[in-house]
Amino acid sequence: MKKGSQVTLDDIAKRMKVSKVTVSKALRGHPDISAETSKKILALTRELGYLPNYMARNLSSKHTRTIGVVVPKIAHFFFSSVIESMYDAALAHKYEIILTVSQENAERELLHIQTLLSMRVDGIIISVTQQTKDYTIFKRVRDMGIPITFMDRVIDMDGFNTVVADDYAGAFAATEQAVNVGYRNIGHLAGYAHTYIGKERCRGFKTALKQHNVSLHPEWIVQGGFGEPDGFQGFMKLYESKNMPEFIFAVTFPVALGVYRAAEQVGMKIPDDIDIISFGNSGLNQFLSPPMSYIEQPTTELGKRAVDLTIHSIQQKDEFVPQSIVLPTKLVLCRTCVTGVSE
Amino acid sequence: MKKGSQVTLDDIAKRMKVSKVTVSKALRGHPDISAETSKKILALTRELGYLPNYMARNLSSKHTRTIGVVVPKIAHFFFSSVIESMYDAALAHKYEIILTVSQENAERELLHIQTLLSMRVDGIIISVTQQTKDYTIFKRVRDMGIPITFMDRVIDMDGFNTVVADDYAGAFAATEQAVNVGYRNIGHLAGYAHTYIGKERCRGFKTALKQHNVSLHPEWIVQGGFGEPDGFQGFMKLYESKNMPEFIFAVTFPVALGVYRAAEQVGMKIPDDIDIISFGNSGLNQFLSPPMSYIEQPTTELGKRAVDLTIHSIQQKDEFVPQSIVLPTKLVLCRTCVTGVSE
DNA sequence: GTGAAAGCGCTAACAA
DNA sequence: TTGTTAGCGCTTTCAC
Repeated sequence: MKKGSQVTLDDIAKRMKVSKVTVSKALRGHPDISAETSKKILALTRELGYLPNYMARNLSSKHTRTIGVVVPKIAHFFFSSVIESMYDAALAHKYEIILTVSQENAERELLHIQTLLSMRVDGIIISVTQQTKDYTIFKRVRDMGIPITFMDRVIDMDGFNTVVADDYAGAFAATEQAVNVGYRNIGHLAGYAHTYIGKERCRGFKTALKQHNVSLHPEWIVQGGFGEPDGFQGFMKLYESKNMPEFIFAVTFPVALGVYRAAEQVGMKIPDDIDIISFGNSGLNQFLSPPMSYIEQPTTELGKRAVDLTIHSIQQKDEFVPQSIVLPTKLVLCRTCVTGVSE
Repeated sequence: MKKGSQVTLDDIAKRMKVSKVTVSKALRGHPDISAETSKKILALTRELGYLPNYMARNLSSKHTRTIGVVVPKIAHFFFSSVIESMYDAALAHKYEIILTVSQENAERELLHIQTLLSMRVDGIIISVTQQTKDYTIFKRVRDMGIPITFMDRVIDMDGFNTVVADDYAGAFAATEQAVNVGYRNIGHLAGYAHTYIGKERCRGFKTALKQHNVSLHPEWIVQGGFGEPDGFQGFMKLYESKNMPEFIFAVTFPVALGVYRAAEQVGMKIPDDIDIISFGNSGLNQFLSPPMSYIEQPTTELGKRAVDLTIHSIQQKDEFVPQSIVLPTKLVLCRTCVTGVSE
C-alpha cells in the first residue's frame, strides 16, 4: 500500500452510500446526523482505519487547533520541565503543540516564528533568546490577529500576554535570606541586564540590600549570560579581583553550577569559604554537594498557565485583552545560605 | 487586520499581473521562471510579508517535509539532548520536527502516532514507552509507506529502521571495569527485562561476568523501571535483603541517582561502602559527590543519525531497505569504579 | 436529517 | 518563459 492510498471521507461515503458531508459531520459529532447513521459511520471508519487529513481539514476550516512554541533551549532543566507541562496542558484541551528551538539565536527564532505562521498555528508561546532585540515580528503576529504569549523570557513592550515567575520577589527573598543569616558582603552574578529576568532579579537583589541597609558594591554585580560557563567566568572574575564577596546570589541554576565548578577548581569550599543561593534549581540539586538553597520556580504552572492563557485568547478571537500572569516563587533552604558568617 | 486577511499567492499574482503559477514557481526557485520576474516577485513577496500556507501547499504536493517524533519523556537528560540534536539535524535538511510526548503511556503513544499520521508527516521517529507491547500500529504505518525509525527504545521486530547505542558492548565494558578493579560481588539494577535496552544491557552484564569467571547471583539482578525511584527501591531491596553486593551496575543514570539517594539515606558511603557505575550520564554528573563513572551515550549522534536515516528513507520512497545503526559508547572514569576492593 | 455546490490556497501536468 | 486546467481532502453554506 502506498502513501497516496490513504482512505478518505469519500471512500467511506461511497461505501455507506451517503454523501461525504454526512460522514464529515458524523465524525465531528455534529447534531445534524441521526444517532444510527452516526454509529454505522463510526464503525466503518474504524474498520477502514480512516485518519482525517489535517491539511485538508485545516485548510477549509481556517484553524488548526495548534499552538506554536519557541524556546531557546530544550536540554535545560527549566525549559524541559516547562515544555513537558505545556504538552500536558495542550493535550487536556485537545490542542497540538508545535515546538521549535531557537538555540539562543535571534535569527533562528525569527525563522521559526515564520514557519509557525506558515503552519497557521492558532497561537504562539515564546521565550525569547538572550539577544532578541527586534520586536517587529511580534507586533506583526499580533496584528495578524494571532495571540502571542511570552513566557519567562518576556520582552519590555506592552500589549502581549505574559506569564512569568515573580522574579523580583524571588530575588528579593533570596537576598534577604542571605542578609538574615548575617552576610554583609554580597555579590550577584547577574546575567544580562538587558533582559527582563536579568533586570528584575537584579532589582530584587538591590532593593533587598537597600531595605536592609547593606551596602551595595557595584563591582560585585557581574554581568554575563545565564549559562554554566557564565557562572564559572563570573566567579573567576570576582576571584581574580582579589576582592571577593562572602556570598553570591546566582541569577540562574546553571550559573550557580558554574560557581560550584569554579570554587572547586580554586579550592574554595561551599558554603564555608564562599556561600551561595540561586534563582531556580534542577531535579539534581539534592545531589550537589552541598545541596544548594534556591528559589523554586513554578515550572509546571508556568507551562500550564501559558497554554491555558493562549487558548483562552484564541477562543476570544475578537477583541482580546492581553493578560499578565505573575506566579509566586518559593524559597527552599538546603545546605547553603543557612549558617551565615562566623564573625 | 484579522487572521483571514493573510496575503495569498493570488494577491501577489494580481498585483504583478501574472498567474499564480508563475509566482508559485518563482517562490520555490523553479528554473522555469526568468531571473528578472523572479526577482520582482521575491521583492513584492517580501514587501507584502507573504508567508506560504503550508496546509495548502502540503495538501496539493502530498508531502510535508515534516518528521513526527514520539518520545516517552522530555524532562530527562538523555531525551532532551537527543531531541535537541534532532531539531538541529532537521533544520539542516530543512525539515520540520513535530514532537510529541507519550509520558511512558502506551495509549497516549498510539494517540500521538495517529495524530502524526493525520498531520501527514513524511516519516516518524519513535522511542517507545516501557510498556509498549502492541506493534500493530507500527506495521500499519510501515504498510502505509511512511518510514518509521526506532531510536534507543526499539522493539523486537524486524523490518524497521533502528538507531541505538551499543547497549550490549557498553554494559559489558562497564561490568568488565568493575571486575578489573577487583570486584567479585556485583549486582545489577536492571530495569525492565522485556525492553530492548533492559535485555541488552543485562546480557552485556552477564556475559562480562561469565567471561571473567565471576559468579552471577540472580538475587542481585533486580528488575524495576528506568527512573530514579526505581533505583532507590532497587537499592533498598538489596539493602533489606541483608545480602548486598559490593558493587552495582545501574541500567540508567536516573537509576544510579536513586542509588545515591538511597545510600545517603541508609548511611552508606559511595564508593567505599558501595561502589557503582551507570549506563548513561547527565551534564550534572561532575557535580555529584563523588562524580560517578559511566558509559557515555552518544546522544547527539543518536538524534542526528535518526533524523538523517529517516530522511534518507523518505527520499528513497519506493523500495526502502530498513537499516540498523549501532553507535559505540565510551567508558568514562570518574571517582567511582576505579579503586576496587581493599581485600 | 441529508446532500449539492463551492471553495480553502496551493501545486502538478500539460499547453501555449 | 508563462499560463490553463484540475484537483488535493476537507468544511461551509444553504437548499431540500
